Amino acid sequence: MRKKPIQQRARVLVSSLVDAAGDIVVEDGLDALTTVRVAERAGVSVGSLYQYFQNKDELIAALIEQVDSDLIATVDRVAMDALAADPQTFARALLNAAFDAFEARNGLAYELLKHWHRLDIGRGLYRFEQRMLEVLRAYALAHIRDHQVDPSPARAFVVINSVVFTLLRYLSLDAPPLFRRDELLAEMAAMAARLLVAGSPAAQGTGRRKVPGRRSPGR
Amino acid sequence: MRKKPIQQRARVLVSSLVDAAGDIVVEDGLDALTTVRVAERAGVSVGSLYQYFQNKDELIAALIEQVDSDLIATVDRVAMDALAADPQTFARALLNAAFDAFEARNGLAYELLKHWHRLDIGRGLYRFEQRMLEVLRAYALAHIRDHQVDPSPARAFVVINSVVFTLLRYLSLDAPPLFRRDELLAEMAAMAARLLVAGSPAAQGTGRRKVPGRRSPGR
Amino acid sequence: MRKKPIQQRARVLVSSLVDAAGDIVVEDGLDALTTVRVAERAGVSVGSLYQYFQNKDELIAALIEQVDSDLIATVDRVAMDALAADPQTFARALLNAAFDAFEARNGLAYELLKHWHRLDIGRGLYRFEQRMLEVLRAYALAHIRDHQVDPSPARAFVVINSVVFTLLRYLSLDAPPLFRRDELLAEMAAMAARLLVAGSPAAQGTGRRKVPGRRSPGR
Amino acid sequence: MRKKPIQQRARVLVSSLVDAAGDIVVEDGLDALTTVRVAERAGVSVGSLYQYFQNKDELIAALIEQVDSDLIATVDRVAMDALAADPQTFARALLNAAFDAFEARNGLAYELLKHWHRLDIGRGLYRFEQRMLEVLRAYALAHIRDHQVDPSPARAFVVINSVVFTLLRYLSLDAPPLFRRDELLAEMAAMAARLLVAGSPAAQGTGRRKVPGRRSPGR
DNA sequence: TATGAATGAGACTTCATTCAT
DNA sequence: TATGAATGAAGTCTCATTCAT
Repeated sequence: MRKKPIQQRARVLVSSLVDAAGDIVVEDGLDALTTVRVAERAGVSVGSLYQYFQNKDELIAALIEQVDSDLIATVDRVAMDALAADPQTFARALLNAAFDAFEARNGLAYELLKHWHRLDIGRGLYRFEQRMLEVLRAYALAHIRDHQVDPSPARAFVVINSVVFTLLRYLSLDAPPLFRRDELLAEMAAMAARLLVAGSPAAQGTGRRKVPGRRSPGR
Repeated sequence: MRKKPIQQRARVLVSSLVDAAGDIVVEDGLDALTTVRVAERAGVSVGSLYQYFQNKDELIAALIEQVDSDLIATVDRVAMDALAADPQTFARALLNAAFDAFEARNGLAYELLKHWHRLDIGRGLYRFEQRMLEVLRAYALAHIRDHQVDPSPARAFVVINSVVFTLLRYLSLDAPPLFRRDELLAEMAAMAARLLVAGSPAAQGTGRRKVPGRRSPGR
Repeated sequence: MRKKPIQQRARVLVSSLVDAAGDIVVEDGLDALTTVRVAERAGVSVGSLYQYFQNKDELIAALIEQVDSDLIATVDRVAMDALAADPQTFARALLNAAFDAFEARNGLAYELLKHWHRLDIGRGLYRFEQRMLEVLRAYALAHIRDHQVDPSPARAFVVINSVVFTLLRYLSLDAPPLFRRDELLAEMAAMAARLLVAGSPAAQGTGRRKVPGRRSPGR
Repeated sequence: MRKKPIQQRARVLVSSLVDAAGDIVVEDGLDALTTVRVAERAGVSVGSLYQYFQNKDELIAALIEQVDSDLIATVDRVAMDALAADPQTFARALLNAAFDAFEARNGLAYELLKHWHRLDIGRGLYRFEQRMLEVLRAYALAHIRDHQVDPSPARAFVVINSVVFTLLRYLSLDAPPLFRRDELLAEMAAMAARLLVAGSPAAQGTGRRKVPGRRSPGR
């Protein structure tokens, strides 16, 4: 950032620019986000935009940051409340919250997350992932006696990304799918809960390997 | 007598255009794909490109189609081989194949799949998903006695998207993560296998495990 | 023309190319006339088109020539029949014929005439005008005793262009005008007849110049 | 205090763009009008052109509008002055003015009017025609006692289009015709005056003149 | 002769960014 | 500091014409 917006007015300005950007993204998608349009909507000139953001990417980064913080805050709040619950309930609560958060502000988070592969957005997603990881760790810590909860990095990665992207993909569906949102959430909660509870992949599985399949060389 | 070689030539040209497009996508990403550049790389003029593709989107569609077919073919082949294996093994085989397929041709499929939300690419992804669904169904059918394998639409959706996008996300990581590819695959295979085997989320979940969890009435 | 189409086949080819061009003009307008499309429609290759026409303009010229000939033939025929009639009737007959001719072949002549300002089309129009002039002369000659018919070049120019373009403009109207085709023709016939019959502009006029207007310095 | 000069500047720029467009049209015709060329000639970049005009058509529309207004203003002024004159004089004055207006600015109006069939230009022509109609009506109203002046829609249509297009056609002539501009104007004025004065075509025509014409029952 | 794939200049339009005021 | 007009590179697509086969 070119300069820290110390002054009140500057902060207000930055905020309204980011808000304007969010509105535009929600209305017409990220591709419709032009600097001039953002400035216009925020009621300032493009020049002013560049006073506070080095370039367009930085503006987007700020928007991501905002959305990300909302997401994280939501997750934090819900996780805190559900920390004592059993894994299934916990997962369910988190999922519900995530779903709602993605749809909040007319789907702003959703619209942005679709573009996670753009570098600056990716970083935002990364922060969210990290937070989720911490939350899972916290849950594990709280339940260390009840279950052998121990989300390995790999497992956490799987759970988090599976959930996030499946949600994303669900929201992107044009035609309504053959199942309700409830069902989807239930499935995902079950999946998440199982992963949280189960031991390492080697030790578990389905237990029944009657079918003599080619062993994949994996660990 | 004359048509043959002409069609032959056309096919070669179309092919080299699509290949050129693929190369560019791999090298500099989908955004760097310009019609002129594709033509140049294919060693022809833009005009020729438009002789075979109505517009840029159609070219991309052709590329998607190609990649998609490869993906599907790979999955088909592997699934056929592993159909008799137990769920865990089956999942593992499929995942390995998918992973490899995503990384094939320098990550072309990966680079394209990142843009799944663009309409034309989305359709490609959709075809792949449908195929995966069929494969899962086929597996279920083959194992109907061994397990209560019955992937509901919701569950299939979850499994497939979880796997695909988690893989995608993994491939997008800048810094190497704290786990190895093997671990990731193992986790995902475990997840997939469990989902294939388990009953409906309501009937199963944490309940089957005799771990005395504190039942909180949920949030 | 590159070479005189002496051979039968060549003549047929040229003809079908010109016909194809006409069809396209009628269907989608002169702007949609591309050489490739003409060749395709005529069932030959572009190369062949260029065997018989040096360039696109020459093809258009040939089309104009064809249409022009039709126009002239029609006018000739009708004029011959009406040569003995009184001016009003004569004019009426000619006008009706012209109107029909413009609309013939789905308005091909109309569509082309709209573009009279393009050099090669202009020339076509010129030929038609010349012919009309001859027809008027012939009429004058046949009626030299009855009326002081003497279409001066200027007058002929006025009559012919007035009629042609007014017809053209009428055909181009989107919304139906406030009058019927009949009325229009009647007005035009009256106008034409009067011009044919009247003396020189100086000698006639309305005869009543009670209003002391500023005299324009004209003539 | 700041808006004024800015708007001023904008107006100047818009004006120079339109002027540049006019110059180009006059020099090389409407087909040579490219956005880049207009911008260059106006001494700005293409981007600036698009700051003031949504697209090329809008620029052309502005040009038409300008030319059209000039045309209308000229006609208005002249008509006002000649309103009291007899029809012949009135027509003559109007025609002279129209002729001059078409030739003004190196024939800009002429060059544009040639393309009347293009939608956006057609609208311009329509406005001019409407104005001419109003002028004729006004003349009729002022002379209602002297003559049975009453231009029916059909007749007005004929007069106006005859005059406009004949003028246009005259201006398009490559080779000098066999008559002088004066003669042409005289003929047209006579024609126009007669149409304004005469009764309905049925009631008049050749019948009023005592020339013993052979009455043929028409074709 | 006939074919038709290939050419490539050139048209329109967009938008992140700058800089004189 | 704020303004917003100006920039201009770059992207997509068209089509008359050529020329190797």
